[in-house]
Amino acid sequence: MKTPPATARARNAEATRCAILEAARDRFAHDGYDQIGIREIAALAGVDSALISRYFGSKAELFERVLETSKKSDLLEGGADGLARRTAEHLVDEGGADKPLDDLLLLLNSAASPVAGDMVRRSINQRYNEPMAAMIGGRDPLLRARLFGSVLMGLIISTKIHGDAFINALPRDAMIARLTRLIEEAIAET
Amino acid sequence: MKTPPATARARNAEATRCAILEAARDRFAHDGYDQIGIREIAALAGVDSALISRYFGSKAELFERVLETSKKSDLLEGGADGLARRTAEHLVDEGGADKPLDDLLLLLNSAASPVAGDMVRRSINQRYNEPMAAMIGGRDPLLRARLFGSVLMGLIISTKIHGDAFINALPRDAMIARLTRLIEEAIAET
DNA sequence: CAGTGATGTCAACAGTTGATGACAAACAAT
DNA sequence: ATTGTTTGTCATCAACTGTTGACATCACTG
Repeated sequence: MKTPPATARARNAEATRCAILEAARDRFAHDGYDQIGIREIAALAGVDSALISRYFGSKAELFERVLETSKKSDLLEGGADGLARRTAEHLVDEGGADKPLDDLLLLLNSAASPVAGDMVRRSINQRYNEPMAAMIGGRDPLLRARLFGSVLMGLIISTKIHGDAFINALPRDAMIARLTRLIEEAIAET
Repeated sequence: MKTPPATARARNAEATRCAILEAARDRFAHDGYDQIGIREIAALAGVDSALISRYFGSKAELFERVLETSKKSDLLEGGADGLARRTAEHLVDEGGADKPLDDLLLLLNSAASPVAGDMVRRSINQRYNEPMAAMIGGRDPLLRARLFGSVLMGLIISTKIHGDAFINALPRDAMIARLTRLIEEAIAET
């Protein structure tokens, strides 16, 4: 047999591959595709930068792998019923800190890049809008899913711009109520 | 007298300064601060790239000048009454093309930049949110202005992502009506 | 016309980026 | 132990970035 039962590979290529992938996900999400270099990703992963090209081919392919292996968004779980309220709570609670919805920041921060932009747009459609449309159903589901995404992206950007001054402008409950109404209007069927 | 009445300067420094400024505004707005080089700006302006550093000091200072000299947004004119509808019409009509609200794209496309980001955030507050808050008045005007800005930014990003598939998903009037309601909810006082 | 300052041109700099190939070290198989 | 393959390290490349200084050229003053 080539690999008896479960012996780790030579010097564990799979582990370094994974370390690179995790480091890349973190840096890409926080700083954006163009703003981060493969040397910084390699440093965070504790490996040599040449291994990135070796294991993933190129920086762009690494980014594509990060997109492919990103976990499904929490917002897509739990059905369409409390969606607006759940989203508002998520924004107020996790948005106050500096990591509001990491999986969405990964897309937003790299959307302006000329090389990563197309991948980001495809991912937004395939991994967010289309599943969201299937979840909410009703009339014009794709448009309403995209309106939902629009409002969500706008709110995330605002929390990034204004920080606590935005999310704490009202008491928690009042803020959640307000955002809930806004998001409900985005996905309303009428 | 140094300059008698209206004789053009030697080889017209003011004209080239202006040409650089206009070319920079165009490129920065369409591609973002980090994605464009001073050589491309200079080429579009028809001047040598060294003149940019000479006349504006640095690329960052040039960007700051572009922000300072950008004209006031159309949305800030006309009072708070039809604001939501005017914004919706603007989005549907000018957003279908590939230049949706150039002055806002100038900010959005450079927001992720580590060097231009701070300038962008300051400009968004001083040139959009604060005047908008003064215009709409009522309770929590700054928060409502920021919510308005959030929705607007999100919608602009969506038009950039989905193009006509987004803005033409409904007939013009139905789309305008829908967006109007969404924007009204963002600036609603209740 | 000579001279002086403003204006434009060119080449080069130092730094960074993504990517590559040559080499070294560790493991597996015979 | 000797091969052969995998894994990691290092130096370096070519391209690009923003910036600078030396030089050329023009326009106007005296």
